[in-house]
Amino acid sequence: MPETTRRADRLPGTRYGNRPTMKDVAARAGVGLKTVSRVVNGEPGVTPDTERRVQEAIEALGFRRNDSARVLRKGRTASIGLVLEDLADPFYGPLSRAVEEVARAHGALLINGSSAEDPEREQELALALCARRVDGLVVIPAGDDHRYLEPEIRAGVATVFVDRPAGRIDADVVLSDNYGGARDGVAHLIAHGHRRIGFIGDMPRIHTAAERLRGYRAAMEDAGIAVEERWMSLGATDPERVRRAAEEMLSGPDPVTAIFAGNNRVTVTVIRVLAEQSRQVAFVGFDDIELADLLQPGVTVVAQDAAALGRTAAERLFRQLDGTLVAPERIELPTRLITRGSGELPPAD
Amino acid sequence: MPETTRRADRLPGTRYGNRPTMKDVAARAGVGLKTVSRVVNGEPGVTPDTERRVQEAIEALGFRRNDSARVLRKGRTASIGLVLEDLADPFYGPLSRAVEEVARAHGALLINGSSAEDPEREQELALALCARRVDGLVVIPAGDDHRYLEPEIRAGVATVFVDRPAGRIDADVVLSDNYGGARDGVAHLIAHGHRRIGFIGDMPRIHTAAERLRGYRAAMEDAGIAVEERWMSLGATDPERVRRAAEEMLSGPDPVTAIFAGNNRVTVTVIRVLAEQSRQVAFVGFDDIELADLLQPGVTVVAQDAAALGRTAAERLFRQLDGTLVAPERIELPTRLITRGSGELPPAD
DNA sequence: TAGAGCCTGGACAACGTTGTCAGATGCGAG
DNA sequence: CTCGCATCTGACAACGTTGTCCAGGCTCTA
Repeated sequence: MPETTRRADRLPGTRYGNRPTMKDVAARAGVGLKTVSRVVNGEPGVTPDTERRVQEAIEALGFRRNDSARVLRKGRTASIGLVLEDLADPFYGPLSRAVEEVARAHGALLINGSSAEDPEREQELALALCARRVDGLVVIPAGDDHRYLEPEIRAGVATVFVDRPAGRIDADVVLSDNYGGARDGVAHLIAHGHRRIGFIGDMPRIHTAAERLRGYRAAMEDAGIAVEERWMSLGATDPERVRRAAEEMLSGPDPVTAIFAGNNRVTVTVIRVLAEQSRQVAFVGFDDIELADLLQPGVTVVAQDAAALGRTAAERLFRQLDGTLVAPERIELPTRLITRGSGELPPAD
Repeated sequence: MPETTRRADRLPGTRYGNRPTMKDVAARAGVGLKTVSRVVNGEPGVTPDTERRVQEAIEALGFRRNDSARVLRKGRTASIGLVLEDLADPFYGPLSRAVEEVARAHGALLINGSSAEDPEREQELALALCARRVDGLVVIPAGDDHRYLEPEIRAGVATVFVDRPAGRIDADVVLSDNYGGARDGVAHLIAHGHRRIGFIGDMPRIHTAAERLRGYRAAMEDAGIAVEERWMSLGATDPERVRRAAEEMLSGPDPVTAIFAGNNRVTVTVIRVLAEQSRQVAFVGFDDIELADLLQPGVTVVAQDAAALGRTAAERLFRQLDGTLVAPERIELPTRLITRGSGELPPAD
């Protein structure tokens, strides 16, 4: 029986069961501790015969190296943390996956958690990851003050913010061109003759939402259109409120003839509302959505490349770790207007 | 300057930068090491004055506890691993999120990775997670032999398989009723008058795919319909092959009048193909997809509850850890047929 | 055949934390 | 004034691994 068996008696809370350690393997193989370490890590300087004996002992005992101890000794964990808003959001799936692939290419594991758009939870998560001594952190900010990460960054935790900028801290940031994308999308509607255009977006305290709103305003201003309050709805992404907002701007005298949606969640609800309308209303949404091409009419969108965001951020993170990188930078990825029909409808008034 | 500063010189590979340790905090606060530990962990028996001094030192140095060391000492990592097939697949997003929420409720972090449907990669990932000493493992199997996990399970790693059963090993499994769901879906088409019904699914070595195929065959047999080879396509989920398969069964003499799709990815491609057809073809798909209700016609699906799968699995995992659970069990969650139009079209021949 | 040098193996300390235990301090009671 | 007790504090070992360093045995050459 492995020597560590006794531990279970002393620490009932332990959960390793009775894991054999290198010491146990060494004892069984009749070699020294360090020799086992060498075999496990494929280090040179072990005769084939010794190696075989060690391997047999490993098999027999079902030994697996304890990486916690290894990490403690080596200082690197070969893992990176990802704090995002909601794993279940289809926008973040490809982003996570891209981060994961880059991590994998660098031999690192990915630990991730959702902030649920709660700044406190974001902080809690990020710091928990730091306590685990992740080598780096990719953060999709929920809050707008990230000074709490300063000691961590100083201590060597590579950090990259994605999708939204860091607050009150100088750090690498990878963003989509939210302002430009929204402006282009709205300008597209204007180019098709619309003047009363509604905007439904998220809370302006969210950077992406604010930027897209700014793009909307800019496009309107460029066209010399004075925006009316009732054309804008900010802060609602839950279906009920979006629905109410859309229905309001579509009713009354001088209803909007087109709507611009600030993100994918707003888009799906607005499309539902529009499908119920008797007259046709033009539509452009920020973020692409699946099957957008199959709807009648096809949904015109301003698409951002979520995977590219994740990939770029993760690559930058590993370059920070390599020491290749010096000063923090702000990288902006372009968006792409995909016309499919809904954005090309003429005003129906 | 913290005493550990020297480390950087000795181990250039280290990545902690120069993290202060409890020892450094203790030195600065003029107290003992253990007292710092007590303060950090909120243990009783520290005078307010001492606590304040320690807190100040912690602030000043930017100290954060090293959980790697803590884990080594305590035996529990308060983290669980999730091995899934593809984080970017919209089906797995809600599942991951549900697992994460349960983990969070138990104070655990989630480490996850994608197997990309590669059994070797699944094993590599699962074992890497075990080496990190995760307390438990939720696995969506890619392979069909999980004996490699036996030593881990014996060593106390709580393990639950989701979406697909474990292979050659006795373990907890949480599944959807793939057989029943597919049978119901196909029976629904038969009830609407169809007899020549196509089936497009994934490789039968994937359990869910095999079960759904079995459900298809059962429904056909129940109706006394002899299935023809050319009505079935197995092993293709990439758009090109699905497209070819669908077009083939829709051409020639006696084409199918309805198609049953084995999963969400097949569904989106088949819907595209059907949209191009001149005549109407009935359709039912396994897995719900976003906006399915807005297409013309609405897409009838057999929906499974991905979040419930994840939640159930994770809860079971933590009950294993509590010791509440004894024998492995196989839990099957029901599916739900959602009629939206496409599955109720009559045969067009 | 002796000496130099190489190859293999092992003893030991250290990584940063927590559990154990014993020492120090202060207070009240006899 | 002293003893006992409770409260607070700190020294020390241990968790399982890896880096350092040295010992012993071997081979090869002079």
